[in-house]
Amino acid sequence: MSKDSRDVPAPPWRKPRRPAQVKRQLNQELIVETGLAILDAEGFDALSMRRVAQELETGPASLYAHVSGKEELLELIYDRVCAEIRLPEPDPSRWKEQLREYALEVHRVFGEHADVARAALASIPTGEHSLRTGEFTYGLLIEAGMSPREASLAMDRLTLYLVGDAYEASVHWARMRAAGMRDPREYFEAFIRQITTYYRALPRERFPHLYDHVDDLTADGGEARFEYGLELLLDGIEARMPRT
Amino acid sequence: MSKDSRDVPAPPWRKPRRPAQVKRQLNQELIVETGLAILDAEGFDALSMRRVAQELETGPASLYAHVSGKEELLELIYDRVCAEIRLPEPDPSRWKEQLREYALEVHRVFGEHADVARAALASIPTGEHSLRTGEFTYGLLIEAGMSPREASLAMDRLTLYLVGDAYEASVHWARMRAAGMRDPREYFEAFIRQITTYYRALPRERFPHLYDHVDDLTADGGEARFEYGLELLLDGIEARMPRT
DNA sequence: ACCTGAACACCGTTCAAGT
DNA sequence: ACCTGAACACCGTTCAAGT
Repeated sequence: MSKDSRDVPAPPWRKPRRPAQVKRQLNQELIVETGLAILDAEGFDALSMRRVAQELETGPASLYAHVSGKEELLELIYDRVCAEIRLPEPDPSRWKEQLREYALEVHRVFGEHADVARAALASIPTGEHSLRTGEFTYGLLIEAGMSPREASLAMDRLTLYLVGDAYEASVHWARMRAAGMRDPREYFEAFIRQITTYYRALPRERFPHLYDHVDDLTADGGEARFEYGLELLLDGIEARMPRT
Repeated sequence: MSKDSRDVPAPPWRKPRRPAQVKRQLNQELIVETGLAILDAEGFDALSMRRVAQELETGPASLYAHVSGKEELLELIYDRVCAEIRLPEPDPSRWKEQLREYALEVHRVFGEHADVARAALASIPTGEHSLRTGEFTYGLLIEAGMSPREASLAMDRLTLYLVGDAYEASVHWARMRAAGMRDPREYFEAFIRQITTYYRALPRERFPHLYDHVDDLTADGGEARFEYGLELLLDGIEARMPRT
């Protein structure tokens, strides 16, 4: 056989190629990154093993050398997203502000990867980056004076809230996509119109409060709802924090 | 043709049959009931249009005369479960106790239909019975003195909490089923052992609090977690209730 | 060790055809 | 109006075979 073509320099007019590997070199990180890209661009329902394989120009069976199955892929994607969560230097004397900042930061990151919450609730995450966020919140609560036992409960409920809210938001994103819309404001307005029409058609004698206050029911959007619930939780935790 | 065999009485030794209808008469209620039965017995992942059709001894296409698709079926099943939620006569002077009772009642009903929360979060329920629960909580908050605008937020977050918690529980049920276990206690113990082993294997210098308090992290089960979060929310709402 | 094609046992939904 | 069989375009995972 003649020498490998990689040994001769490419002529300068030839378009640069990726390193000459006929078959794509797969690895776990590449698979996770591809999965996340599909999740972000087309949503949870579009993410399938076959779709990931297609994107990597291979068959679905090839993925199973690097990932045990779809469930593990979802966990890995979730953890990959958790890596984007920025954490401040813990300062227990400011635990409440820091917990609020943390929650808003998680909210922001989950907002940029709308459907990742569905991956989170579909499994029980134990990856390195989600542990990092756990250590942060748990340490903050304990150093602020809460007992480890109670801090476990508080952390657990706060996490559930963050994921649950993000999940709900992702359902709306999916519906928007399904309706062929692109602008969230447009979708949101259409949604409010629908709800309003529906509630106004209700028998007033059976649902007086809902009927009378449709406008209040739809007045606040996702952001305000998120922040209201967050403050409910933070206040509740504060009331339970020793010697504040 | 001879007279239909239904006109001659069956001999007493023949096993009784269902009324002789060669083809099953389908209707929406029957489909919903069948779907719920599958959901309860085998979980969310087992619930498919084809499976429901099979149970009713027909083809999947037959369902589409009574139900627009899987999404509507899930909504109908969710609403059917909401019908089981018992509501007390509203007494705004006892709003906090009644809201707590309500939350525990929802928790109980969702516990009996473990996977229904997944049907709820997968759509936006607007059925008659879920409206009934909405009217109850909303009316209670308003009559207790909260502004309609803020009551909307409080109701929304409480509902999210109830559904989110139930969803999380259903993930554990699914994992238990997948592991071939039947006894929740057995599963719970195995799960705790797993978590404990995993956390103990962590580098202590990076995750000191998680490492040191594994036992506290796993000390409380689903019920205690649910109630702790519920009290956090109720206390937060109470703090915002005018002239308590 | 890693990758592959083919196969298995499933999905939700549509549609033309029947009654 | 309701029901049906067949088809379409998908799933996740396994397995024997290749390199």
